[in-house]
Amino acid sequence: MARKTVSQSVRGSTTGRPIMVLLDILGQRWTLRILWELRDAPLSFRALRQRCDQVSPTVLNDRLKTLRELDLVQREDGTGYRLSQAGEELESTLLALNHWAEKHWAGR
Amino acid sequence: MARKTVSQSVRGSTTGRPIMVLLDILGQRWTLRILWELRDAPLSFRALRQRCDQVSPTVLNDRLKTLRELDLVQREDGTGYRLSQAGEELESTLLALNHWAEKHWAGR
DNA sequence: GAGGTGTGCTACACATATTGTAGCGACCGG
DNA sequence: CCGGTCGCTACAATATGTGTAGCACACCTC
Repeated sequence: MARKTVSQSVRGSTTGRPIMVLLDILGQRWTLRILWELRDAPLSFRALRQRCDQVSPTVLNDRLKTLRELDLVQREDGTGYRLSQAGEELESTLLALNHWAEKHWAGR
Repeated sequence: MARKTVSQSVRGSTTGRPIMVLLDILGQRWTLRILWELRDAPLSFRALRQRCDQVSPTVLNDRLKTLRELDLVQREDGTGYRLSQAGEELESTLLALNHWAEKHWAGR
């Protein structure tokens, strides 16, 4: 398996530039969506799955594994998965994305 | 083909919420990267391809088609592909993403 | 007007990633 | 011990992406 720490290769992009790694990870299906769904409350594996159009558990687990390795998401016994501190910072840019989408695609 | 206007289905997510469509589009491989590479200058098809680790022209063309349909990217004869006004607004959130990545993953 | 260069883009066989369903083992309450 | 939940794995089917070759067009220069 690839995709562990930032300095390692992720799907082939080995430039070492953090942004490249990030773009590569976020460019995997469901990754952005997962972060989005965790935006305001921790969710259990199954709840998270439900919110993400019943994404297959295979992929969900894979993504969560990656996100945990990158320290964006944590698992707490009892509550389930939640954003880490770093994850919450990233989240704010997703909120900006949402803002943009709502504004720009209001009519369509 | 799916993936045309915001109100239409994109890879199955038919909630109609703009953010969902956006997350789904950006969650396709290379889409984010393409936007990123266009950040400060227009690029020709081939130049863009070169910057994106020689992504296959099939995919590049597909992404550009989508991005043009969504009015994020435009093609100008002579200069090549460039961000639209809307694209540039979106870009600013990518810059924030970059900032976050540099800050958070400085050491790794 | 033949050859060279550049462009955007398509075709297609091959590889990888994702999906959908089934189900396991661990836990908990009754 | 039974019926519910939980996180998660296995695996075959399908969708998506890759890599190479090459086409049609335009603009040069000779």
